[in-house]
Amino acid sequence: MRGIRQLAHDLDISIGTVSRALNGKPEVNEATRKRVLEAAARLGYVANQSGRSLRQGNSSAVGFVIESGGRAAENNDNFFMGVFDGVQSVLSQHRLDLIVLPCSTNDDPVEFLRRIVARQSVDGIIISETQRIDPRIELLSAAGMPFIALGRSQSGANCSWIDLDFEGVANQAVDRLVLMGHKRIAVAIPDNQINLGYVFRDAYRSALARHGLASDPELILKARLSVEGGYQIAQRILALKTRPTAILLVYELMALGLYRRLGEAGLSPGRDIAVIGFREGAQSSFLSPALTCFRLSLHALGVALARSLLATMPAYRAHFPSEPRRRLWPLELVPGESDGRTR
Amino acid sequence: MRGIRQLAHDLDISIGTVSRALNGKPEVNEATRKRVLEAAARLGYVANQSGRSLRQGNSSAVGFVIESGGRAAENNDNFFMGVFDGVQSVLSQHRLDLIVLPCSTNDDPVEFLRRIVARQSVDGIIISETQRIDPRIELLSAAGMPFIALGRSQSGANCSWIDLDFEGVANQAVDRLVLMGHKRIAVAIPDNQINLGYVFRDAYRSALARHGLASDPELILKARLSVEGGYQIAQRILALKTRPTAILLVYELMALGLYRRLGEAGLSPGRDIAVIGFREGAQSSFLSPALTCFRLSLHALGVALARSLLATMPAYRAHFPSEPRRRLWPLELVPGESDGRTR
DNA sequence: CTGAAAGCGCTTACAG
DNA sequence: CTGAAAGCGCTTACAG
Repeated sequence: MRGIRQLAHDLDISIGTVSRALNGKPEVNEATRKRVLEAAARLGYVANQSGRSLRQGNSSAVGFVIESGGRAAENNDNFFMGVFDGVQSVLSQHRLDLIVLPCSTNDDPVEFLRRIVARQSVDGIIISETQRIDPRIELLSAAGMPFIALGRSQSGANCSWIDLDFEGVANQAVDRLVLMGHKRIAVAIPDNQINLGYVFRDAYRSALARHGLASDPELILKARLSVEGGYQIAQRILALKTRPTAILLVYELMALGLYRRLGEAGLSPGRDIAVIGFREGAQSSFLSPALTCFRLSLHALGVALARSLLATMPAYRAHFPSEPRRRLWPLELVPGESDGRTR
Repeated sequence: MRGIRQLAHDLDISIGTVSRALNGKPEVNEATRKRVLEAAARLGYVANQSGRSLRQGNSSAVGFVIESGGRAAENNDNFFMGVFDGVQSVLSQHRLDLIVLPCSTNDDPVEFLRRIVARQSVDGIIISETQRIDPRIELLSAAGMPFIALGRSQSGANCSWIDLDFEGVANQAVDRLVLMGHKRIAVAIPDNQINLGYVFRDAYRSALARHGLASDPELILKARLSVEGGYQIAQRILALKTRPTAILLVYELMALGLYRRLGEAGLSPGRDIAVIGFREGAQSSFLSPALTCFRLSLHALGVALARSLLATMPAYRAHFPSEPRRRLWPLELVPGESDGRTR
C-alpha cells in the first residue's frame, strides 16, 4: 500500500479525510487536520500529480515554451532566466508550478505545441519569440488553451500579449541622436521573421519621419541577432559610400561584434560612430565605451506575464479583475559612452 | 464523451484496441491500426498524459532542474540552452519529454526537489550547479529517483555525474602561461559553495606545483561569477604590491569587467597582463583582445548527460549498456590574443 | 486480433 | 465532521 491510502491507513482514517485535510478544506476538524499534516510532513507525502490532475481535470502547472539550440543558444543572453523568476513568483502564490518546455530548433514549433496542448499537462501557456504570422496563436485559440504571448503578432486578434515598447525605444534613441546632430542613423534588425524586427523597423522609420529625416534603405541592416551579426553589420557599414554617423541595435550584444570590427578598422565607437544598444545587460556598462541602452526589470516583466495569463484563466480570473490583456513594456534609457556624448 | 472513448466510439471499436493501435502494440491488425492512426491524426487526438502516467506508473518525462533569478540571471550566459537541446535530442528518441524546472533563488532547492520527486511527475532528473556538499544528492538517492548531476560533488559516493574537466583546463592554461615565462599567475574563482570553485582552485594549485611554483594565497581571488566580479578582481589586482602577470578566469565573462577596469587604469590585457578565460562563448573571439579560452560542444554535453541518465533508469538501461556513469568532459584550447602571445 | 473489465491515485459529491 | 464510493483517462492482463 502506498500513497494517500498508506497515509490514511497509518492514521486510521479514510483517504477522503486525508485528502480534505491536505487540501485545506474547511470542513475538517482541526485536530484531525493537524495529525494529517504532521504525518504527511514526517513521511514526506505529497499527492501524486497524475492522480490529482486526472481527477481534477487540471494540471496545476503553466508551461513556458522557449526555443532551445540553434540560434537561441547563440544569443548569449539570459533574458529568460530573469523572466522565469518573475513568472514563478506569481504562480507559486496560486499553487501553480512553472514548467519550461524547450522546443528544439529541429522540431516544428507548431507540432510541439499541439502535443503539449493535447496531452493536457499544463493549464496555461506562455509562448515566446512570436513570429509575424504565428500559427501557434491560432492553434491555442482553437484549442481553448489559455495563453499569453511574449511579443506581439499579426495573428490572433484577441489574444493576450506583452511586448517590449520598441516604439518607445526607437523614439527615445532617435530623438537623442538627432539632438546630437545626427542625420544618418542606421538600424540593425533581425534577418528572420520574428515580429519584433518589423515592429522595430517601423518605429525607427516613424521616428526619423517625425524629425523630417528620410529613411535610407541601405541603413536598414538585417543580420543575425548575435555578436557575429554585429560584426557583419560593421563590415557592411564600412563598405558604404556614405557611412551612417550613428546606429541603433535591436539586440545589444551585437555591440561587441560591432566594436570589434570598428576597432579593426581603426574606428572608435562613440567617437567615430554613435552606438545605441537595446536592452541593458550585465555587460553593458563594462564595455569600452559603455553602451547606451535601455533598462527593464525582467522580474517585473515575468510578474506581468504571469498575472495577465492568470487573468485569462477561468479559475484565476477573479484574482485579476483589471489586469491588462495587452501591454507595451516600457524601457528606460541608461546613458553610456557609446553614443558620442563626448563628441 | 471525450478522449480515447470518443475516438473509439467514432471508429466503433473498443478503447483497448485504440490504445494498442496508438501505442504500436504488435497484436493489432494493420488495417485497424491504420484507421485508428488516421482518425487520431485527423482529430488531433493525443493521449491525456495524466491518464497514461497514472496507469503506467511513469511520466515519460525527465526533469532538468536549474536555478532561476538572482545570480543565475546575472550570469549573462546561455550555457543551458545549448545543453537542453542535446538532452532533448536523446530523450525524443525514447519518447521522453524534457521538462525544465527553474528553482527560484528564493526557494529552498532541497524542498523544491523533494516536491518534484514526491509528485512523481518525472521519471528521472538532471540537477545542476552542484554544491560541494549537496543534500539533493542524498535526497534523490534515498527516494530511488534516477538522476545525474551536472557537476561533481563530495556527496553521493555512487551517483552519476558529468563535469567539465577543470583539471585539464587548469593544466593547459598554466602550462601555456609558464611556457611564456609567467611565474605569478592568479586565478579567479567563485565566492560561493559551488563545487567547481574548489575543484578549479585545487587543479590550479597542482598545476603550479608541477612547475615548481608556489601558490600565493593573495593570487586566489574570489568573486561573483559575473562581469562585475571581473571588474572587482581587476580592482584588487591593481591594489596588490606585486601584481600577477597573468590570470586565469573560471568564468569567461569576468573578462569583460577585467578588461574594463584594466583599461581604466591604462593597462592593456594581453600586453600588461595575460588573461585566459574558461569556456568559449559567442563573444570570446570578438573581444579586444580576443579571449584565449576553451571550447566544448554544449549539444554533445547534453547528449552525454541524457545518455548517462537513461543508463541509470531501469526501463532504458538496456539501450546504454556501456555508458559511463561518470565523466570528465574535455575542453579544447582556443588561442586568442589575451594571453600575451604578442609580448 | 479484439473486447470487457480492472485499476493506477487521487478528489469530491453524497449520505450520515 | 467523516466515510464509502464513484470516476477522471488511460493501459493491460485476461478471456475468447
